[in-house]
Amino acid sequence: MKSIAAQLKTDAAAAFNALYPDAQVKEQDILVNETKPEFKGDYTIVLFPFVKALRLNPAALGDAIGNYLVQNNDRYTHHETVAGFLNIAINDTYWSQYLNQFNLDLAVKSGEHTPKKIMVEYSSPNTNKPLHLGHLRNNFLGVAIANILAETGNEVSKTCVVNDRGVHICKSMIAWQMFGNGATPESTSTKGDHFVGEYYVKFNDAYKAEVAELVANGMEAAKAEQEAPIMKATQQMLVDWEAGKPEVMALWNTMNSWVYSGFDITYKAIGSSFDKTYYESNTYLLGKDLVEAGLAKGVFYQKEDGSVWIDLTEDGLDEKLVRRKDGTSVYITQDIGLAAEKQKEFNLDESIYVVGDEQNYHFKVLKLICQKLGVPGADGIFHLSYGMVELPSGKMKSREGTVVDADDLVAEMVRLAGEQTEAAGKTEGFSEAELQQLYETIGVGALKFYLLRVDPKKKMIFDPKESIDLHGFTATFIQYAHARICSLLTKTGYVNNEIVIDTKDLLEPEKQLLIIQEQYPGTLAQAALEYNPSALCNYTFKLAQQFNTFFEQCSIAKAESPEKKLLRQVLADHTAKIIRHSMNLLGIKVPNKM
RNA sequence: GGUUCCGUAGCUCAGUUGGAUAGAGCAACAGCCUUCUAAGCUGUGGGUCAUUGGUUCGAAUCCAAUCGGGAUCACCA
Repeated sequence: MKSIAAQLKTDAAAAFNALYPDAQVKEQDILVNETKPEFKGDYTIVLFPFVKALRLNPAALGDAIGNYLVQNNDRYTHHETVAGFLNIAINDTYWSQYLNQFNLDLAVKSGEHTPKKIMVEYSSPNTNKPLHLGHLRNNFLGVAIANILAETGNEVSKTCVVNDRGVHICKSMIAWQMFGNGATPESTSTKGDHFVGEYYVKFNDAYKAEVAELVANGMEAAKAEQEAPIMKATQQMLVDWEAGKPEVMALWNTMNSWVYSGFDITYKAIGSSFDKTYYESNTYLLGKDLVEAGLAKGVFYQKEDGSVWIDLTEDGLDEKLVRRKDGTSVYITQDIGLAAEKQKEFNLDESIYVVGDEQNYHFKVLKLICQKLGVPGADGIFHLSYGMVELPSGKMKSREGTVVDADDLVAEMVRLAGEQTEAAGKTEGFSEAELQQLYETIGVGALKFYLLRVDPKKKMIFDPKESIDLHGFTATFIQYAHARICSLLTKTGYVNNEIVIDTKDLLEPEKQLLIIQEQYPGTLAQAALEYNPSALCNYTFKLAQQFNTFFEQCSIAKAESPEKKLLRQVLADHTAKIIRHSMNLLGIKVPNKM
C-alpha cells in the first residue's frame, strides 16, 4: 500500500490534471512536505512551481486544488493555503482503516521492484591482529545493510574475504618463532587473535631495534630497512609459504586457527555472521587468466619490461598496473578475479563491497576494468564507501597505541551498561543471568547505534565519553521506550486481536504518533535505496521520542473511554512492533524489561 | 601538483531531486515522580549554514572563486 505522502502526490496530480488539463502535471513534479507544526494540517503541497505556468495566484490555486482533493477523497479534510503552501489534513476517520489493516511485513515488502540477488561483502579482516573500532563500523554497516536489503525483498548473501596470507602474516609467524618459546593462546590464557597480534607488535619492535643498530653501525636507513635480518627472514618465509614448504604451512595453519577462534568470539559478541567466507590464500592467484584475456582483447597492454597495464586516462584516471614485470599479480588483479568468481558462483545482480573510503579510487578502477573486460555483473559492482572513524584526538595510530580494540570496547560498554543500571537501581526482579544479558543488550546496542547513526559516507568522531551516554539520541532511549510499552500493555491488559473502531477526535500526541508510524515503510524503503542505515536510526529515535510525549500526555490506564484506551494501547503496541522491527534490522536487540 | 570528499549551535550530528521563521541529542539553566518504568517529559538560552559572488519568485541545498581540512594518485594490500 502506498504511503499517505505518496498517495497525496498521486491525488494532487489527478486534481491538477482534472482542473488544468493543459498543464500536464506529473506526480513527480509535486512536492509534498510535512506541514510545519505552527500551521494547521498534516502534509503540505508546494504550489510555487505551478503558479507561473497556470497564471493563477497561489491562494486561488490552493483553494481550487484543496477543494478538489477534499471533495474527491474522504481521506482529506481540512485545507488552507498559506503563502503558496497548500496544507492538507488527514481525516481522523481514515486512521481507523489504517490501524485495522496494520501489517508491518506486508507494508515493508510491498515495494514494486523485482527482487535482486545481492551479495554484501564486509568485515574483511587481516589475520595478524585483532579487530578494532574501524572494523566495528564496517561490520555493523554490513550486517545492517544486508538485513535492510533482505527485508525489502531481495535475496542477500553475506560474505567475508579474509586476508590470511602475505608479508604481514609472516611477520607474526617469524616473531612467534623467535620469541614465542612454544607459547600458545591456551598456555597464556590469551584470546587467539590478540595472542597473534602481540607477536606482530613484537616483530615491529625487534625490526625497529635491528634497523637502529644497523644505522648506528653506519648503514643508510633505507638500506638498513631492507637488510635487517628479521625482515629478510620474513621475506624468505613468504617465499617458502608460496612454495608450500610443510613446516611453514603448518605454522601458518596453526597461527591462523588461533586467530579464527578469536574472531569467532568477537563476531558472536557483535552479531556478525557470513554465508560464505573467501580466503585470500585461495583467491590470490585468481585473475591471472583475465590478464591474459585482457591482453588478447587489447584492454591491457604490455610495456617493454614485461609489466602489464591498463590506460584509464580517458576515463579521467591514471594508468594502472595489473601484472608486475616478474609475472606476479597485484592487489587489484585478485579483486578482478574474485569479482568474476563471485559472479560465477552466485549470479548476482548487485555486488556490494563495504570498504572504507580510502579505497574509493581502487573501487572506481576495479569496476571500470571489470566493465572493460566484460566481466559478467561488472555493472552491479557497488562500493559502499564509509568514512573513517576518528578519535577526538585525531586518527587512530597503531604507532601511538591509540587504536581502540574491538573486544575491549565491547567489554567496556557492557560493563558500563551494568554500572549505570545498578546506579539507577533497576536491577530488581532480574536473575544474574538475565542481568548479564540485559547489560549486553544495552552495551552492545549503544555501541552499534552510536556507529550506525551517522551517515555512512561521512567520517565520524568516536568520543568515548559520548558513546557511553545512555541518554538522548541512543539505542538505550529507544530500548527504554520499548520496555515501557511492554510493561504498559501488560499492566493495562491489552488483548492483541481487538479491532479499533474509534479514531474520531484524535488528540495531537495521538495523531503525531500515527503520522510517524505510517511513515515507517517509506523510511525503510529509502534506507534500502540509499544503503543508509542511519536513516532508520533517525526515524526510530523520532518515533520513540514521539511515543514518550504521547506517553506523558495520554494515559492508558486512565483513558477517558474504553475506545480511547484501546486506541492508545494499539498505538503503543504498534510503536513497539516498529521499534522491534527496525532495531532488529540494525542488529540491535530490544529488551522487554529494563 | 592531479583527482575527489568535506566545512551547519560550545560539542556530536540531522536537514541537500531548491520551498514557510535551519532542527535533534549532549553540555548549561529552570520546572515535572502519592497516577501506566524519571534511562523519561516540559521549557529557556545558544546560528553570518566557512567566505565572496552568481543563477531565481525563493539557496544550507545548484554554479564559480577563495580559505581551511581529509582521502587518494605504489611493480604494498
